[in-house]
Amino acid sequence: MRKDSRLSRMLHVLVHLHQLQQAVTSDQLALMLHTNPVVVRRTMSLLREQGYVSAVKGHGGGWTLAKPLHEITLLDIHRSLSESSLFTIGLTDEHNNCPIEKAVNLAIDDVLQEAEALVLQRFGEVTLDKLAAGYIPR
Amino acid sequence: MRKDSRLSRMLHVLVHLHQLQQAVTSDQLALMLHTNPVVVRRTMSLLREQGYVSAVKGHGGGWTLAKPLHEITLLDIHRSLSESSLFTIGLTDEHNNCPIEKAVNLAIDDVLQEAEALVLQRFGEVTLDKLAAGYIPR
DNA sequence: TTTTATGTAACTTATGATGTTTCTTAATGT
DNA sequence: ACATTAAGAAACATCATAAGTTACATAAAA
Repeated sequence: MRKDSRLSRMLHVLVHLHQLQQAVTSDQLALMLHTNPVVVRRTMSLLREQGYVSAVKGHGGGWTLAKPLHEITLLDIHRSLSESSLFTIGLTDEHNNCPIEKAVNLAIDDVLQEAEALVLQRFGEVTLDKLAAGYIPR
Repeated sequence: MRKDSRLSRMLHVLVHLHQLQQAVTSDQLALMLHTNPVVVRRTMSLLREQGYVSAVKGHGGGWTLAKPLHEITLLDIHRSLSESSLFTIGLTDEHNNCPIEKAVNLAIDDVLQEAEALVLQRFGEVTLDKLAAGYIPR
């Protein structure tokens, strides 16, 4: 399955925006991400809607941070991007009455929910200024 | 992204094979899973290669368990099915020298690896006989 | 008014599980 | 022997979604 690399890309962009301290165009960001400016706008607009970045049109325009990095967590950006599940694993027909199928799905879902809670908690613990300073793994 | 429901489907099948105590054809399993027999063979063959089920051709043939349920864990089946990642989240160009990108990917990967380890550990703790008996969530 | 840059719609591509058709191979029953 | 049953396997279509692309509208500054 194709991976969703938007979180990685957006974090990368946000830290650069902080360091450059000036408006950066979608074309410039696209070069940085090895993609094209429409993909940049499409993804960045989700962060704009949540108030993490601002966009200005016309000469000298582009994207700037709307909040300092220490006020943004990985969880904030993750939530801005995805409504879809974190896992590639899915369950089967939940409208089925087979008790075995229900037990199977319950067991899998139980584990995935615990893992998702862990991911969200860890993402919430990391502010973006920690990435700018050079992230140190646990 | 389309979800991978093979784990859910295969666990369901294995518990039924245990309860039926006789060879079950791919056609019968396909009815049970609301799919078709080719999909069943394709997925079950991965479990056969790992020694969890046996297949017999011809009259009276079909699929049977090759190991008792208490000797099979969710992890065993998960490993038999997937070489691909558990997560829909992916990282960007790892051949890039940008230190910010590296820090971002390290931070995300750190969290995902911890979560994946948790999933694998939990899957390894659950044997399939627990599903047959009616799984009780934590 | 020209240039620059975002905003947006519409369409194509890539990926991998799933679905489907068709044929081959092997084992059993008559 | 021959028909039937069932797995094995190849080839191709479908689906969903991020990503990529093209084209044009809108707004702001030179």
